[in-house]
Amino acid sequence: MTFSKRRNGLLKKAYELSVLCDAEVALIIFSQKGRLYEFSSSKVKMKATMFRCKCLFDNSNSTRNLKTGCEKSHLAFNIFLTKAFV
Amino acid sequence: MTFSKRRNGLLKKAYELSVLCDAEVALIIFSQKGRLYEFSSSKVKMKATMFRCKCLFDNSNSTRNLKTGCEKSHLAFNIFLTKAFV
DNA sequence: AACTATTTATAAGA
DNA sequence: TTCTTATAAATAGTT
Repeated sequence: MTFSKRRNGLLKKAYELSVLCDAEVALIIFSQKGRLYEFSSSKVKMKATMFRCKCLFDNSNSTRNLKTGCEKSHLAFNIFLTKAFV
Repeated sequence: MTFSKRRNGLLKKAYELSVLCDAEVALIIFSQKGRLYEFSSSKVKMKATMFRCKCLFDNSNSTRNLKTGCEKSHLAFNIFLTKAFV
């Protein structure tokens, strides 16, 4: 029960930060059982972005490289580009 | 100051969830000024993953598609693959 | 930065 | 599971 309480608390805090401070927030949580929970601020439009990127990868030749060296259950984290790479 | 307090609180909560509940957590925050703050649980190794993905994209033909349709300042969120796409 | 009054989150128990 | 409650922690306002 500790997990679900803390998970909900964290998601709420992420929401509050995005709204009260006009920040962009993306939060991904995997439980021990591998279940995925996520939050993203509205600006970020994570779902739409995910879909766009799915299409990108579906049409790219990177599939094999992308999938090697990655734990399957952690694939959500496998691609992360930050401002450092802009 | 509200932002920095809440931001630090959120980062702390993310850390606590990952440690106390053995969850995998990735958290990215952009301030209004566009500054990036992040946390990821040790399992996730976000930095290493980011670098791996940088190399992947540096060597791929996806650059143009990747960069179009994305706000430059939000590039951290532009690639997100989740379990749904495994 | 530090203090503090208040609110909120949480763990333990019913 | 949900609800209660005592305790701990986070936060806003202030200095």
